[in-house]
Amino acid sequence: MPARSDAQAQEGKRRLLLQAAVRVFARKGYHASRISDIAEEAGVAYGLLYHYFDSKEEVLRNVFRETWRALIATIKSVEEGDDPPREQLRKVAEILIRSWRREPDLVRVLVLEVTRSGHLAGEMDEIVASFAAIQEIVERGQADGTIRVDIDPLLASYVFYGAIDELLTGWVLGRLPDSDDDLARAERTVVEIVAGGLAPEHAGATA
Amino acid sequence: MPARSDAQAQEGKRRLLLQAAVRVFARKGYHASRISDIAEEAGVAYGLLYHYFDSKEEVLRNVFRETWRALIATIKSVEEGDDPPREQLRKVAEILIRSWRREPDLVRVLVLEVTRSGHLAGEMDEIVASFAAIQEIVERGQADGTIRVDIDPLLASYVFYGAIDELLTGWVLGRLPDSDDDLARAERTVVEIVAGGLAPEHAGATA
Amino acid sequence: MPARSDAQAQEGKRRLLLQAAVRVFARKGYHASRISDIAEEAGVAYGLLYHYFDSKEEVLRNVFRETWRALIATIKSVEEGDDPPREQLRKVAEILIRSWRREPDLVRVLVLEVTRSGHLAGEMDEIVASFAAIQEIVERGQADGTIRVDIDPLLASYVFYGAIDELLTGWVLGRLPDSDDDLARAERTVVEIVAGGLAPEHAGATA
Amino acid sequence: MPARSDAQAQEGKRRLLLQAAVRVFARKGYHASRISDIAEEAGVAYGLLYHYFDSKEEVLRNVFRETWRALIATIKSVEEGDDPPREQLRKVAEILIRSWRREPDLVRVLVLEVTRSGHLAGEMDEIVASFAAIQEIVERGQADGTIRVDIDPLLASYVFYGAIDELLTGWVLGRLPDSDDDLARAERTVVEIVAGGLAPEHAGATA
DNA sequence: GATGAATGAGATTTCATTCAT
DNA sequence: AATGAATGAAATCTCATTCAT
Repeated sequence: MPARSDAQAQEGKRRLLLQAAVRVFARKGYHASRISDIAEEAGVAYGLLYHYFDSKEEVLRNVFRETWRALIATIKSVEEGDDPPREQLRKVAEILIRSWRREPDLVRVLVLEVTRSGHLAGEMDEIVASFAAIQEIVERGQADGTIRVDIDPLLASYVFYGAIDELLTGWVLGRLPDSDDDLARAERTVVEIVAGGLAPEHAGATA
Repeated sequence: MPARSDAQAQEGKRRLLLQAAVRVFARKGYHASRISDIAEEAGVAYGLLYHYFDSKEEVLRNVFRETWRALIATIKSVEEGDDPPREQLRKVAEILIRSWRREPDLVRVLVLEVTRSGHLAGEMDEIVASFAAIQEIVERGQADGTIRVDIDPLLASYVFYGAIDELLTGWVLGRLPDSDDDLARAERTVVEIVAGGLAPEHAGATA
Repeated sequence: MPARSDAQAQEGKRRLLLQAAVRVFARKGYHASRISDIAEEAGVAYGLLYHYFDSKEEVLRNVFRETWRALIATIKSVEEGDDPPREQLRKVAEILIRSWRREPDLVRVLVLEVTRSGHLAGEMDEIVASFAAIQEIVERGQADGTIRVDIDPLLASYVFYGAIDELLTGWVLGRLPDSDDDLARAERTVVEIVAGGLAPEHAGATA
Repeated sequence: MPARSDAQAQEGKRRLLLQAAVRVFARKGYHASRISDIAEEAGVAYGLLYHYFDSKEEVLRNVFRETWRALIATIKSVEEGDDPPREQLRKVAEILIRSWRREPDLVRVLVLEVTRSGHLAGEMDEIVASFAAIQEIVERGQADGTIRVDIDPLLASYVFYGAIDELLTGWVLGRLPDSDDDLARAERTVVEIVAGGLAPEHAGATA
């Protein structure tokens, strides 16, 4: 009876439940998901869920916290790297889009239930932070002359993030094809369009 | 007592309920809204709702049908007009953004409950149609040389619509300032970026 | 379809539920009683209970309010009458003891669930009021010389009420015989003892 | 590690749990108290409780048995002593009222959860026995002429015990002041009234 | 002895929907 | 058309109890 396995098994159950919750939320949506669905998916009695989480909402909150934060951290590290802004934007797009490939259920939940819905009102800060990173990339680009200065960086971050979010939603809802090629092309496209539109040579209209 | 007024009164109650539903859905979300909330908001007994609609979902469906379609029609008419593609995109952005100004509750419901959630799965066609209009604008631009041809028009429509959708969500959730100026600037920004990025002169890096 | 019967039928259902609740609480105790037991006893669906009461506790609260208050009012009217104190005490004992004969279930609930338990913490005032009436009878007796003045009227009211309450409990729990004769004898006994002990002629030992 | 200390430690845990249970039951009432509350109060894991007791009810039963019996024994010894009846009643009142001073939590549980509620239906005999002792004091008084013979001794015991019980309840529920003086006065009062009312000189009314 | 993860019966409560009036 | 009493499926959550370690 190795001590390590005990702690691990315990933590394992928590993880197990969280992962089961992601799958169930992805499949049926948060509201339509019952606690018993999650427990059944995890193969445990539903009472156990209440050992680890206080409520259904707490489950969603934990899914969000323990995954979104990792995502934000990754994006943040890109923003703090030395790449030129356009390459940074590309990497951010890559991270978000690849996360769909790796963990489609998770992305589905994050996109449909957390980011957009009001279910996790208190968690807004975290979400805002992800825009902030993009915003800073834009600001840096404006500082070094690679991004036109007549664009509000905050709005630019919304445009960029919204474009990717819509693509994710398209895949999530099965409206867009999602082969590896499709993902790669989408990544290129969104960067081409947004980074292109942000490029300075090209101060089309007003401000 | 003219017969017309009867029919009108009848239709009036229906409208009344639909408008009340929009306000309630906007305030609490579709799932958290109770039939009785809607009836109370409309000032009628809740049983009456079942004279006009078969179910709660049917209420949402009707909200969607009777508003979204009008929006799609407007967008469609832009697409069928003679403006150059960039101007068409601007008009589409203007329509969507101004709709938020005019009927924020309605937009909130459409954005948060209909477009993103699976509540109205059957209505997908309508939603897809709104992308189709943008897609066709892009295709026409590619045909007449004002839009670069190395971009998939479908993906482009997602990028454009997603950008606007994200802005709408920002306003809906109170994350973005929404004065008239803010809206105007946002409209310009999204068009600048997306239309700019779609312009052919700067076929950036990849392909 | 007489309008009166409508309102009556409605109010009737409320009463029906309240009476059913009294029977069920009396039979199984408040905690062990399920909402469905009450509904079943009343012959209605349990959901209906929630049309009339917000919660199980609210049912108990209403049972209490609508019956205890009547009791207090009766006691109060005795206290405000012209009888000499001893006769007033006898009448109070009579009222409380006869209520057991008339509505044993109700008394059981009031004695076991409301008066002693903390279930209806907020309703304490009402209970205190019933002591106040007895206390005032004692004070009046002290003023007119029929009750010894070296007794704290508040404590006296506890002794008197406690004696009766214990008898009620004895009947409620089936520990005491409760024929008409038993009740009459108990009434005489409690008045003899307490009123006797309160009489001035025999200022026993202490002070 | 002496064997004795082991057994003692074991017994100590049992006591610890019982005492914790008394505090918790007193604070929240039997029904609202959770096994985990008791364990937490005792500072042990809740599973341990099941080493010592078969169930939650068994805990209450043991609290009752191991304390109430001591109380009864004390009362019984008073009854078997040589004091005159009135002094015996005084001593009984003293024992019961002082127990409140010494162990208010315990008295609260005994008064509210055991004596009145049906939780420990099987333990009724014990409770009845406590009345029996008082009853016998009264009967002895009737035999030696110090207590009037037209009073049913059983009913008299209810009156006496009920008076004290009500006072205890008053203190338990915080409705009565409970300084040392208050307790002493209450003790005198209940004895004055009941013993006074039981005294023979004074064959007030009927029979 | 001690722990606390795991179980699941069971209770309350909500609310969409039906339907008699 | 209009009302709201009545229904009951369904969902969340609690917590006593078991049991492997």
